Amino acid sequence: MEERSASVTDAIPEDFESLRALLLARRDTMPKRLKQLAAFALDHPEEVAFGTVAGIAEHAGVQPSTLVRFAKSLGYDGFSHLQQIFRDRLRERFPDYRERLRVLRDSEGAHVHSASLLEGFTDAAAISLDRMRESVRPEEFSRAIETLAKADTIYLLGARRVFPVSAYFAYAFGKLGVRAILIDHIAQLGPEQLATATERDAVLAISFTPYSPVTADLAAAAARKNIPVVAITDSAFSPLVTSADVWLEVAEADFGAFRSLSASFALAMALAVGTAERRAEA
Amino acid sequence: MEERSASVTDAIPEDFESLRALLLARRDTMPKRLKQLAAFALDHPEEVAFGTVAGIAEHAGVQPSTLVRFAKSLGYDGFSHLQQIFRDRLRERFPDYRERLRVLRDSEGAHVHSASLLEGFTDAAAISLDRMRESVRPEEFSRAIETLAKADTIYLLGARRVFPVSAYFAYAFGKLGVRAILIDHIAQLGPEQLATATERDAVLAISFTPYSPVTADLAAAAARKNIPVVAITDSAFSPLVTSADVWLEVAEADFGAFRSLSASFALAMALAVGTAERRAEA
DNA sequence: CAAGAAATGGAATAAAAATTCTAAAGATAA
DNA sequence: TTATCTTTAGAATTTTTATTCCATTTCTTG
Repeated sequence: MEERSASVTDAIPEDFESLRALLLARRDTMPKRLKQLAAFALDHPEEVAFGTVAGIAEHAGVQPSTLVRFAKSLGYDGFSHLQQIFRDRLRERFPDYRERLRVLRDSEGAHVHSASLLEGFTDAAAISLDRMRESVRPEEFSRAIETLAKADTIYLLGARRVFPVSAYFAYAFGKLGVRAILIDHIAQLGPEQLATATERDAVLAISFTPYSPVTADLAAAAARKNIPVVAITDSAFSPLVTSADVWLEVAEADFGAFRSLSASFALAMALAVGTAERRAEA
Repeated sequence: MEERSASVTDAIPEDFESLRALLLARRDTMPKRLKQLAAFALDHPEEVAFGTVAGIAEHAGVQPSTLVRFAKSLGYDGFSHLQQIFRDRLRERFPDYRERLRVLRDSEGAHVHSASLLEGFTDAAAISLDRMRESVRPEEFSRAIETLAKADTIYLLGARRVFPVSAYFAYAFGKLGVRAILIDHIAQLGPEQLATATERDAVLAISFTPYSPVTADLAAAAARKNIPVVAITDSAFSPLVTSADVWLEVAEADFGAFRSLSASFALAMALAVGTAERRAEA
């Protein structure tokens, strides 16, 4: 029942690179079938990530049980544990972030230390930024700027959780000399605040799950009046998408019950500056 | 036993992009739970690729059987078949990731500029986060939480550029059941909004260069009335520091004329959650 | 608003997969 | 060579996971 090859002091590799190093180091001391598996695993990491014990065993020319022995000889609980390393590698560009978040979350049962709270939210923000690098296409982004630059006045729509983003747009556009009106729903006057908008203006609507109905409703109303709508939202299934002429996808990462807003703000700044510059050109 | 939604002539999507297109096309005709799953799947493709039926179902907030129905409604044999599409995508995506970035950079004229704008602000945000990891000391952070947790009501002070941050605090504290009042200076009533604060409350003041005088003034007034002040600011020379019982340093990076707010938001979330948890303990 | 159809939740079941166990083969060293 | 220890193959078992089924709820539509 004891693990033979992994001494107690050796840490079990938790990422692909360490695992690779360990396998190479042990190359000469491994028994035949295990060496054969090590070679196969490094040669076909995807297969190990996705395959089943039986399938991999067949391809590698060994018995299924050999995979389990292999994993255990490296210190893992079983094959499934080892497979996790191979999956993490494929999973995301920054697998360690995910892992760190998971660890932080798991410790939640006990009292989360305040430092790890901060760390968690910081990590979530960093992840959001990385994701946005992929999810926002330059063409869409340019079209959004184009639309906003043509507008006479930009109406800013964003309630509840994303209200800070539209409030920031109001600040930034103001500083940049772009006429913008923040729909703040004061005294529930949202619809009236938007009533003066015409086809020559534009609406910049922001909403993430759970979508605040008022934002979706006002955006839809604007669209019916042929006012161009630019949307910032988190999924193609957002109710904003049907109303929008251009929409940008920002999927913020969360930590605990709260979602980051970092990517949204970075996007907001870029949009605001881009719009102002585009206007200056014309 | 017949497949309902997929007509015989429709080919079953065999790659991720076609699947995505199909889901988007069906968006409006899908029943609630299936739509929910479609959104989840496009949002968390890696999770679908690697997860188990039970695990994904839980994360997506549906029953396991719904995943199977979902897959069948698209024409697949079962969930496993659908999952294969998600797995294939990961296999392919991994190698050409660098390539995609390069293409993104080389894309034509106008887009290059706007893309680099976005990149610039994204980078600034990431830098801010990294800096904050070092600049905020866990002890100070804990003291800030301690101070806020003891308060009866938390008064939120932040004008102009950082108003979004205090607005977010108002949202977060509200959701967490912590009594907080947002000083929004409506009709210039800032001083009056703060007038009801007593020693048993606390002020959470936020200000970065160029320091908005009103924030510094109100914070100083609060300090004179012995109201505990927690400050978030960017330097030891900030006028807030003299009024503050605890202060946290956040130096945001800038790009062009605009400064990131990412670190401030991450800090805000951590502070809010930490405060709520600390209260729950007591 | 009532009848029928579609969609859903949840437990029951079937299928697939991982793991364990044991006998046998293969090494190693006296 | 033989005794002993390690490694292996393959079947048996356990565990995990996907799928099916049906009672209940929720939408449609006449």
